[in-house]
Amino acid sequence: MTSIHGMPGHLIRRLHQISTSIFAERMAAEGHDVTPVQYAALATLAENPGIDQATLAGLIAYDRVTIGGVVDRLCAKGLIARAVNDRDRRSRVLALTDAGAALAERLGPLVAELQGEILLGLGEGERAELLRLLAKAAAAGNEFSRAPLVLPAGDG
Amino acid sequence: MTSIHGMPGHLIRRLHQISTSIFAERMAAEGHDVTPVQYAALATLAENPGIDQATLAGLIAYDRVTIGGVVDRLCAKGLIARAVNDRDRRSRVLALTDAGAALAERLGPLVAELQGEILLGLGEGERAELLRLLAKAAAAGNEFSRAPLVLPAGDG
DNA sequence: CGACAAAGGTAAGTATGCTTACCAAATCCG
DNA sequence: CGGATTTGGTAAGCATACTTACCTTTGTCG
Repeated sequence: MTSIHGMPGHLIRRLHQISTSIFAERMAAEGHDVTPVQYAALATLAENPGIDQATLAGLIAYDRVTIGGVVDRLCAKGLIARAVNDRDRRSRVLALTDAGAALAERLGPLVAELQGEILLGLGEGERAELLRLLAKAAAAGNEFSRAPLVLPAGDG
Repeated sequence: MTSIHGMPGHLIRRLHQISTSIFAERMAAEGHDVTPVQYAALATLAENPGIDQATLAGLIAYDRVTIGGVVDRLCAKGLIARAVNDRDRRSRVLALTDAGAALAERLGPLVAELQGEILLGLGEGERAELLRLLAKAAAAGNEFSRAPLVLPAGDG
């Protein structure tokens, strides 16, 4: 295991690279200009309208700063609206615009379908087992991440 | 599977995030300022001195442009040397400096050890199975990546 | 009430990781 | 030999994905 190519970190990075490549290619093929994190934000806002940026960051496991930039770009595209929270003037309440909601709905099936292409090399059972192990490892390592997944109280 | 949290792409990204966080933290704890791709480049050059940037990119599965920036920074740190290839004046021959070789040797055991922390949540058998599945999926998806792994002729 | 700590957001900076576009050099092939 | 193509590298630009630092607002507690 001296070589890089057998190390978990390297293999995970490569699969991540393949995953994002497939995502980008399929999106472009369908004429959409949406990145993985942008879709994650749209889908999360569709299910949780009215949350603020910090909550969104926790729900999709990104840090606050990164999500700020993502939200900037989604606002610029007219897909989400950002407004100061009246009850806590520090925070910004987010919600999908009509265009954002329509796009999220159209992208849903496409994203779900494209997920299958990421693991094309595996058999049905292998795919399920990999998903189980990924979920277990990600859950166990969550606290080691600089941007851990944070579910709202009473949601876990 | 409507939710993002069960999708392969999302789980892979999260594990990648955990992996890089652990790498950065351990490196910082030991007083080193080296990123994962920088270590990959150092280790690859230790085993393949004299290759050019495109070959290095292929060996660690990055695109040419990204590796150009990584090489820039490693040169600036005095860890690798870059020289025009006399037999092909387009290419730049890379090699570790003494400092680079010493650092690569010191980092080797540290990186190997830190890999184990990425999958702490899994049992011994699960870890091996995950590695097998990751390698299989990465190999199968290699051609879908924008920066596929490319081994030198006669090396594969 | 008032100092203090905690939390939401942004600013500036760095490193990946890609895109397209371009230049220079090597190779291919008629 | 000579034009066309390919290849190695860089330039400019964009989007993550983080760091530290800072400002504002909120909550806490004496």
